Amino acid sequence: MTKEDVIRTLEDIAVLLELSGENPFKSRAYQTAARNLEKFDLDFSDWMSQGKIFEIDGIGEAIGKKITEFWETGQLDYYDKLRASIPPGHLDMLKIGGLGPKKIHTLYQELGIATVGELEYACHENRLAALKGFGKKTQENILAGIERLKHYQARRLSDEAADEAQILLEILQKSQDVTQVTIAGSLRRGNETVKDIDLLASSPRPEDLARAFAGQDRVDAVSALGATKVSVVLKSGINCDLRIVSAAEFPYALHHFTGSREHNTAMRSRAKDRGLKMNEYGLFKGEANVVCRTEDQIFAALGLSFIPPELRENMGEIEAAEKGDLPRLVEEADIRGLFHIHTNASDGQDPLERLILSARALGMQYIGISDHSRSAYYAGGLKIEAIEKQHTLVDDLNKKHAPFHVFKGIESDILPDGSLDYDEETLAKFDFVIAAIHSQFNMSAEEMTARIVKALQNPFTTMLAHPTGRLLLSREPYAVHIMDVLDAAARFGKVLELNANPHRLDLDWRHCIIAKKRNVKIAVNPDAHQTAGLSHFRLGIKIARKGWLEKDDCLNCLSLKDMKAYLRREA
DNA sequence: GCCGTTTTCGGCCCGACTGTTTTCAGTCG
Repeated sequence: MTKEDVIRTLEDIAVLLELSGENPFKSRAYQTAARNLEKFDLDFSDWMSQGKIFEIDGIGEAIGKKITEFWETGQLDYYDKLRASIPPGHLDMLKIGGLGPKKIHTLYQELGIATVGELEYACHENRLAALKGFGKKTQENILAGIERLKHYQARRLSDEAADEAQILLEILQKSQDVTQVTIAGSLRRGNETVKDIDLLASSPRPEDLARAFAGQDRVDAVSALGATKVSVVLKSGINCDLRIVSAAEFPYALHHFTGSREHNTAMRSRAKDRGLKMNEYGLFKGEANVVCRTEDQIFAALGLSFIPPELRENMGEIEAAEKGDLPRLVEEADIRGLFHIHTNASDGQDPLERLILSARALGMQYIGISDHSRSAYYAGGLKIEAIEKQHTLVDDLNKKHAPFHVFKGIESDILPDGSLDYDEETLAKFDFVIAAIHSQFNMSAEEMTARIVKALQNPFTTMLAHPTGRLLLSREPYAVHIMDVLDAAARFGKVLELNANPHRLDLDWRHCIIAKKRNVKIAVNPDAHQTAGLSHFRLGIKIARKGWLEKDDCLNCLSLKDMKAYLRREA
């Protein structure tokens, strides 16, 4: 039982409550409790054993008791009964656009519909059109929604959506009807995956712009078309919203449509506390608008310093902005070198020298190469002779390309027993060692945690690769007590990787926040397998910023001179 | 279901769009 198990259960309950037709604020209370637990970074089991669960914000008597029962017995009667009372298919039905808890409830009451399949059948039988509050159009939309669900169920990786968003942005920038346009929403906040693309434009002719946007080539279907909002499905399958406001409204709308919803809710509460009302069109004192020309001025009007978009998740950024305690977030330009790079000696595509030239072109002072270790047969892991050969090559190229420097490293498998993949004599030849889990994912959380902690304790380990092993949208993280891993990294002075591959983005930014509080250094690593992969570090920087990291928190912001000293200290 | 020096009850963020309605409920972000 971990804190994450509790959070998941609370979130489940919140969704089930929505479906059950309960008071919506009850559902929100569970969501709030889950969110506050997410933010909670002290030893959770400690607090549970001391009965201090009720001291956490948003957790009152009812939820506190439920958490205690769940924690102590691994079961929660209320949850089980609630789950049993809701057809499991209703959870899937919630994913159909235009269908929410109320309509699902009605469909169940009136037609006994419990699954998406039954719903689809009922639509074809024309049975929805006759229901009160429904109609022919609703039925058609639900059918279309089911089709979309089948085709485009998955969220998108942010880099994929970002490419598409950039194209749309450039198209809009050329339009005569556009004065200002920008990317908003979760893309602007730098989230790891996104549900849709949010664009915001100001225009003197909103109707013309809306129609033109809905009619362009890249659009597959239009799901809403008004004077301030156009929703479309792009041919790439990504949903996209364009919001259109006046030039004066633009800063307020930019803040509003950047979100997150949780951040906005907290901001509006704050405005309300100060006798103001906040929406996408302005900040109002009574009828009068408090004029703001930039987002900066909106924050200032609420007594806050500017909050970078990446931090807007209601994870403490508003409190920090009030006290002037916001971090100075790391920037791309702060990065001096890149670790975790594969060459063609194992499963990379490019020879070392080409990687050196590319890294130099990116403005780097050094790279750290790390091919796979010998146990990774599938990836051409290096035998001991291959390591010697590679080190000779590195020495030669370091002379040729000085002062640019290549550090000799290895991505060593962490074997099931927690040991590294070579003997000490071999490990001692590297400047750094990245320890990584690549096998035996199915251990219990306790075993996996012990395995990783042992690897971190190893004096030859410099950093831990992709700490949870997740693949976004396709593979769940392996079971591991991440807090214990963070504690071990802190205790042994080891670095955690923020793997910047768009499919990984692991360490998760939520855990970066906690790592920072533990003084654990993070390496933003591209995990590049070809020269093009080097630039993935930029995506990693967005996630690092989302995780509140500053220049000093990121290992690879060290200059070459400092990095040499750091790695000598390690050895 | 949570919360509180305005409150222990009555709030809980706010507005656009759609489709169903003759003034509004549901959904979404």
